[in-house]
Amino acid sequence: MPMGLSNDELDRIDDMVASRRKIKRGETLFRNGEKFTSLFAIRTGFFKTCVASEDGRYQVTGFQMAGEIIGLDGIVNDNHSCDAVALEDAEVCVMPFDRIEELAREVTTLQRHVHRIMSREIVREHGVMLLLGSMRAEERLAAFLLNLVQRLYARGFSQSELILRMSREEIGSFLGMKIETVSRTFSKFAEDGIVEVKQRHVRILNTEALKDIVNPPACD
Amino acid sequence: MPMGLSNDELDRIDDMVASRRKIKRGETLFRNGEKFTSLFAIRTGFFKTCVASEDGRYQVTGFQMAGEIIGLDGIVNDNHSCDAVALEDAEVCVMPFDRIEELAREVTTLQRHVHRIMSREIVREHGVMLLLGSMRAEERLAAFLLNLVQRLYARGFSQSELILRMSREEIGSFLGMKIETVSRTFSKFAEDGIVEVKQRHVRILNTEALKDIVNPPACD
DNA sequence: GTCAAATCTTGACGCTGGTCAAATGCAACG
DNA sequence: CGTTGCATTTGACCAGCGTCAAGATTTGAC
Repeated sequence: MPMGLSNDELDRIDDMVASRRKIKRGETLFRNGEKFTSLFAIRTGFFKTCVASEDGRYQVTGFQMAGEIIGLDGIVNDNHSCDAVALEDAEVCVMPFDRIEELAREVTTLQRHVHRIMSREIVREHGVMLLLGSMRAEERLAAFLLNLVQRLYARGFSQSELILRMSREEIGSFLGMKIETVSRTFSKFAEDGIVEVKQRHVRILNTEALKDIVNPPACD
Repeated sequence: MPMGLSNDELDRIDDMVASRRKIKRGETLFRNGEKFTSLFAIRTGFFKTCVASEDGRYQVTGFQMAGEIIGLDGIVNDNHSCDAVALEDAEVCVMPFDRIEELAREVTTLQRHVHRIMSREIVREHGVMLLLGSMRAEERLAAFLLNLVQRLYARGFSQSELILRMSREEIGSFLGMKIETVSRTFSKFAEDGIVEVKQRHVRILNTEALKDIVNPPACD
């Protein structure tokens, strides 16, 4: 949460959080087409968001963890345009968007905060586009692992060990590759001694090697 | 621009547009790393935005035309994280962001408008992720052409004819394919009688066929 | 515990699209 | 009008990854 707020302002932001909501693993927080009313701040748990097209195409657009905000897609048309599914039991703060807007008109730092959050999401998606548009399978998976572990580290978890909350299928969808390729690439990393993989448990043995896969060291 | 404003409000929004700026073809409006101060509303002309990674990877993240807003990427860190390059001589309105925020605190419809614009960009990028993550070359190019022509149509241009303002290289970067594949795919569409292509001049002969390529008709 | 259903891994094979190379077309300029 | 340089097209070849199929492993129900 943003800093530099008076107590009064903090109280009002507390009020904004109308309620909390628990979501069980596998359940959806919101769905494509549903009326948009609120943003959600993840308190605990892990989500995926995904879009689908009429003809059954399907794309995971992101994985979100504690402290991140979901629901921004709904603002433009007052309807959600993607699904948010809990990948483990989760709890979110429900923040009615009209209350946010109301408060943001009075509390400058909140206004600024909302703009930053939306901009951050735009920039994050630029990064995903770079990944999907220009990387090969190994590079994508390496970038994915580094990104996940870095975000977990920022939350106090290990820098080298993580439990994947998503299936190979979901990783594949996010990274634009088939499940078999995901699995093979994990196996290759394991063979090369870069990671240890036991199902959804991953231990990174050589972070530098992963970085070198994403950003091949200059060879000049 | 948003409707439902009083004259007074309209005047103040006019004031917000501090200035105009002309950009010649090939010049950049802003660059990765530059200080962020303003959003830009395109009055005339055509832009691309692109991100790059340290190791020289490069990805066009979008093409923008009259009426669209660019610069949203800069809000989160007060620095732009992508380049915006004019693909033809262009003119933009420079809208200092602190003025926008100031006004948005007083004019609810403007606040709403800003949120919508950012959300729309997020949703657009979801669509690009779907394209990059789940479509094959023909499908990508078909989707790209349909998207372009639809946006041009909304601006009063032809539904079936367009001039590409970007090179094959730039199309390829945006769609995550190599220039040769872009060229070959255009040639294939032409062979199949779906489009006529003469350099950057494209005439769409069979819109339905393009749509069927993107969304294969159900076969049950 | 056993069994069934998912999920994941691994192998064999083929297609899509990338790579390399050459040819063609187009524009700017002397 | 020819030359130079760049963008685009086309062809030949091949690699990366998708597809299909079989097995292995894990999960959940009973």
